[in-house]
Amino acid sequence: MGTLLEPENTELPACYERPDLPARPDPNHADCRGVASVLSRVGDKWSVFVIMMLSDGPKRFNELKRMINGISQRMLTLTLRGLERDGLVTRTIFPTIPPRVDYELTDLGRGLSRPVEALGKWAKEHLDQIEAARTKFDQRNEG
Amino acid sequence: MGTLLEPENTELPACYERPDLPARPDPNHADCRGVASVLSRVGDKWSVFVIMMLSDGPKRFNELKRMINGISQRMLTLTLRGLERDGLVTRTIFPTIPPRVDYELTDLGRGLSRPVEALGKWAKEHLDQIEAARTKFDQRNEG
DNA sequence: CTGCATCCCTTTCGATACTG
DNA sequence: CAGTATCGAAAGGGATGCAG
Repeated sequence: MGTLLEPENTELPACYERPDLPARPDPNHADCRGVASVLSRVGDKWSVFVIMMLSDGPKRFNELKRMINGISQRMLTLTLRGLERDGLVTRTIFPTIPPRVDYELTDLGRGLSRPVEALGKWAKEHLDQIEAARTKFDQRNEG
Repeated sequence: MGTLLEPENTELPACYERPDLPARPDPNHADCRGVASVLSRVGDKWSVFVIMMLSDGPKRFNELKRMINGISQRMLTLTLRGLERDGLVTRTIFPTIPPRVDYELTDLGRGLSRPVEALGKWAKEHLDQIEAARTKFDQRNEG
């Protein structure tokens, strides 16, 4: 049906899901299978922002669009569908005119928002160091 | 020079970095500038895996490659360069024959690894729920 | 207002072959 | 072993127009 909502490969690179592979005996090898599945969603920038935006309560479609400066309608739709599919967000339609649709984190989504916010916090606190490192690196490798 | 190591746009979508925009007065609006910059790195699956792999000590190039099943040589190189650029990883060359290169987390990188591991932990613990939600969603929307 | 479909350009990434 | 260079396929993502 909708090509928009079914990009054939919402999934991971083939290598990620390999139930045929045994969990690596190497203790240094973090078990990618599974972790990867969730990280691929968190790995999506827009998803992370939406989760952060929703962490303090339900929001409407255009409300989210305005809050996440720069996201296109298309990407917001795709992102929300992905989150809904993963059970992280609920979609509630109010059959009013004009229509109104609220998005809200599920319990699962709220749980995820905690480590995500921790990440965001770390990001804010260390942004300066990272930007300094980038500048330095770029200078040395090109001057 | 190297097209491999300098993909013109390692950066964020234009919308992300807008120092010209004031921090949104809307209290619901998380400050994207800055957070985005780090999340775009964490948002990269491979980066996350490399960080996790390195969290228990230095590793060699091919060692990492084997541990992260499925990553191509090219992507591992790009990922490591990106992490090095951000000051999260150090690269140490041993001028032996054959050559040996060790990658190790910096203090900054080790700091980041904590929230990243928290995310990984959450992922493992809730993978079942997410997969269940996906199955359910797919059934309802196509059955 | 919310959202789907299409066009189309850009970026990403894997495969492959080659070097110090 | 640890890269680098190049190429082609695929995915990402914006703009626009239409619909309930």
